[in-house]
Amino acid sequence: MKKNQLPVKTLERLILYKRLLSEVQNRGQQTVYSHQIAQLVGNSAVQVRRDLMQIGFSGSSRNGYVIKDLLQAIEKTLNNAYQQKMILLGVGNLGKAILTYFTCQQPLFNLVAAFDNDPNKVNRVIGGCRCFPLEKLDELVKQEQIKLAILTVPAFEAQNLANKLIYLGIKGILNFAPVTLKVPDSVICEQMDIMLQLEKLAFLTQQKDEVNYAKV
Amino acid sequence: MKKNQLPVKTLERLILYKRLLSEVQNRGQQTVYSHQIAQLVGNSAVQVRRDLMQIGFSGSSRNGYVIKDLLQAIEKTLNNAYQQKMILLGVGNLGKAILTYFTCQQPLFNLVAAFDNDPNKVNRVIGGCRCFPLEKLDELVKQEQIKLAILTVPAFEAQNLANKLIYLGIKGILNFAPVTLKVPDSVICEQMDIMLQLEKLAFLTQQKDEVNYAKV
DNA sequence: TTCACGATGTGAATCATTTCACAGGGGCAA
DNA sequence: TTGCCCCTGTGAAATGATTCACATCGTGAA
Repeated sequence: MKKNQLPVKTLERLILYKRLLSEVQNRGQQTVYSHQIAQLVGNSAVQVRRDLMQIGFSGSSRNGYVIKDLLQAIEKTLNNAYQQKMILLGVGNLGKAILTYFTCQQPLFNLVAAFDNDPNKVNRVIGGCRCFPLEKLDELVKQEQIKLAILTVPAFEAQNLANKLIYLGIKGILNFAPVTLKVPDSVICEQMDIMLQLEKLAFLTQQKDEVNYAKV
Repeated sequence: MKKNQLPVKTLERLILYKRLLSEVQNRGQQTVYSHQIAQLVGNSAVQVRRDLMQIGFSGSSRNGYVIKDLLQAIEKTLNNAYQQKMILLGVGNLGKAILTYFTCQQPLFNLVAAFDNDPNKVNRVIGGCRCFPLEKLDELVKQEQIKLAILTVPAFEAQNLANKLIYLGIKGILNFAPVTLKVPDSVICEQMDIMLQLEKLAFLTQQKDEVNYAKV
């Protein structure tokens, strides 16, 4: 059993570095120092270096890192995972937002189909993506060997639909419904919980304010 | 200086517990065991007990926790932070999705205004929330003493707008744009990075698949 | 050529979070 | 009333993540 699993925190940061390095590269810069990356991404230079250590990438002590090579190294590590096909379920406002975001601004990902059971949406192209009725789900998932799904359905439908997806062989779910989905160990479910984040933020700012009062 | 800061991880889970306990309560249940909460939220019973320990809540050894009291305790800790007024900037698809989500399904939060500079949106009510032109931002933030903002604008506008918000006294930002915002220490910025989460998910499922192959 | 500076790379320490392991307690059955 | 069982609460260990501190290296200036 290999032990070289990438820590999730590092993974997240690598994705950020990648995004950011592309931008910096587009601005014509060739090399970059760890402290520059750190500054742009809001962490420490040591942490950047440690992350790059994780993926076995080395810079030169005088010039820092060659952006082109570094980008390649990160991409190799991430293994172009984002190119996997994915589907979206639930073409409400949020679903639509993600669809248009995908196809208009970020043509990186490979979003192959959307599903909904609203007859007004079915068989139309929304945000550049064809919307199918839910009955087509089985067929399409199997035919296209889909492994990833984005769930933007109402909370009360989420678990049922997730079960169905898992049964059809989906291995990863990005869930926007504010419920904790029960999934087997073989499936990964990431939670995008807007309300939770908002409540957290509200608490943290309030708390910080109190601390500031206390200091006075 | 008090040291009883709630760990962020615990905070997140408390919010989940709260949500979940409300549901359970609505189903008529009166008491609950730590392992039941754990099962519903997908963590361990010890962790649940430790979290409740953090907020100084005690159950009884035979009957577990009284849901009503526990909910009250959590709410007291969270201090009804979610009732703070907030605004939303950028009434695109995503902004609209959040607006409707708020006002239709989750009337908990206090979203007082939306802003956009698109003349088609300005001065209309969208998702139950009045949409103002950006010129009104100053006035409204000051007048209503807004401390929280949701940023659903395009990436290239995000930092500029954030700067403006901070200048106007905003203390917490929930940012959906895929950029790392630079904010001073006095401001908290939470990142909701859909593309990042998706890429992470894609990587993790792929990796897990490889591990499974390796096992065979 | 030599020196000093400003990078990187990394062992070790620190800090944070989770899990283990078990003491303690209360109620139900006998 | 006694004993057992299943719960809670928590010190201590284990694990995970970040930061410190410093060895090392390569380049440019003198």
